[in-house]
Amino acid sequence: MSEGSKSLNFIEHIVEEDLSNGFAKEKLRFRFPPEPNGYLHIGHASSICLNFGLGLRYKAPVNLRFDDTNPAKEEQEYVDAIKRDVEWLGFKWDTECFASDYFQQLYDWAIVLIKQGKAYVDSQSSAEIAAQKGTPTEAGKPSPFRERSVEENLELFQAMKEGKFKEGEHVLRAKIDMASSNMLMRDPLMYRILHRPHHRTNTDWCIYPMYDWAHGESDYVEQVSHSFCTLEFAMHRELYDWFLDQVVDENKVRPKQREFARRNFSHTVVSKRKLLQLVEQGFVSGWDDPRMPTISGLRRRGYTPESLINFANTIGIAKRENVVDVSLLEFHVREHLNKIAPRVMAVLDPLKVVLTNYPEGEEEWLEAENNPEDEAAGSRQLPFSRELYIEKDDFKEEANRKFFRLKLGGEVRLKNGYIIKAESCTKDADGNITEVQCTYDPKSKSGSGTEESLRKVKGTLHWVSAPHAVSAEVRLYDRLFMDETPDGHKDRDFLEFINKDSLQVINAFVEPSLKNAVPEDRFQFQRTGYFNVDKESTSEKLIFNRTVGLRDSWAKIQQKN
RNA sequence: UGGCCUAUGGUGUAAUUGGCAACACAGCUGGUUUUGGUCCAGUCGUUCUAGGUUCGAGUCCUAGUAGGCCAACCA
Repeated sequence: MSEGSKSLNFIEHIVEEDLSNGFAKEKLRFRFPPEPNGYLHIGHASSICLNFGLGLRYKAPVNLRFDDTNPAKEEQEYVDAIKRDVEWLGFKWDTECFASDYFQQLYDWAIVLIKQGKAYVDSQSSAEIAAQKGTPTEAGKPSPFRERSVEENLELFQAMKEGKFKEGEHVLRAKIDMASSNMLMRDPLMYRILHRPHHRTNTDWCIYPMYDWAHGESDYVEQVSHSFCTLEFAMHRELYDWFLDQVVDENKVRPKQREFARRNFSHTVVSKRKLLQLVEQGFVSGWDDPRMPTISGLRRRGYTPESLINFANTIGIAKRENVVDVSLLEFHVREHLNKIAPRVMAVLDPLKVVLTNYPEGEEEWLEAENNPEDEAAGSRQLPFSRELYIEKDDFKEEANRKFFRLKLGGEVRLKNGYIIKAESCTKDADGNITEVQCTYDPKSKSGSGTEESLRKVKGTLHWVSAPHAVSAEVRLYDRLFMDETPDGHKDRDFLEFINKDSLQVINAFVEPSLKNAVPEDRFQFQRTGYFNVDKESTSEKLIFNRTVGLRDSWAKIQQKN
């Protein structure tokens, strides 16, 4: 999170303006207000970085507030997952809050509104209320219960709270303006009856406040100075302010709501409803499936908190429609992983190589640098022997000059090892190459300093010594959706665009140093990509997830032909 | 057909608030390299349109156009 000379986004401009208009810096307070009805996704990461970033920038507290006013959808599991994700990103909240902490305060204020004639109990069905709401171009009609006496309202509301009615029998409504051009101001609901246990208040309440009534007042109770939410709440601002007007004390901070555009990402969906659908219908293994755009999915995939934060800061925040290209996210993981991931060798699609002039039964240990980008990472020993594995793609019987890899009669360098020359190959009955016979140049050992070792050979291949190789499961992921905007088609369901081949499980050979890798360890498999150890991995059965491939200019060259 | 919001390269954001349109990604071209990775250099724009104000407009004004949002006892 850099401060200072960096240009400001429009949200920061708003805060700066308030400050220069005399708002006390010490009174700045922000909040991140998730509803615990699902897991946090990459879009939330943006909002988290915005709010907590503001906290860091101005050294102001940031609350983590759970907007838990709907017991029908919310669960403790989600509260725990959200906390874990925010912590993993590295942010520290000032206070853990729950809208449900304010149920009593909200109830007391509702009584005040009733007494002032600004709220009333409506005893119609939701369908009747909806019918009276009017349309954007015509005014609504007042409810027949709109003019109930204060006494009757008080009595009914009390009875609602005491559980004397069934769900849907009555609601509490604010009395505002049935003719407002803003539909939300046409006597919005403040409370509904819900006979459901709440994850925190259990059965203490059977009436629950609606979002609009709870949110602004919660901000006010917590003395949040700036309440940032997404654009679809822009119309709610008038109501947010109206509710605040009813309770605000001039000596206290009056929260200010402002809206920004939510981030959309190419080739995925970020709607909790749709993500839940992917989980429930089994398109993925769970909320933390590495293909999910959830924070927990990205974590399991091998993304780092730093890369997510850098990504969020790079895409910034604004008010216009947007679709952020996933390649930008991939750039940021690569950028970070390039610095921190130890390089190792793993062969994903093995082809056997026999060094015919290397003594049978002999082995030697070669020194290998752990990370050319980080000297402090040190080096390790790698076993070398007569039989090796290389990638199938790295050998061709014949190829043109652009192919820098191994071909019959051609030479390549084995990374950290020797220069070898392909002499012949054997094939099975179907013509598939099953083995390549090579000779090696014993004087060409990497790092030996000999004239032969200094020879320039165009290609360098990664490899694994066959007798020392450790087998491992490798999970290769591709985008979950084939379409750039799967939920951007009015007449087609986003599930139609699911990529059936988004997960490919293969068996690979990895170098023996990987035997001790534990879940969440990250590596660069040289020349192939970044991988991390899956949570299901054990010492008996290693499992790696591909976080992201390396940039592959060879693939581009091939595509052109 | 009412109200609110938005419009800057292929993508996402900037522009000292009226003063040479910038940064990153992606793409393309080269160079370096014991990872076809990294790194380095170069390249890619009529600021939605039309008028207006001004010495000067991405920024201000007017009119249009396009897109998004708003009528859940969801948040």
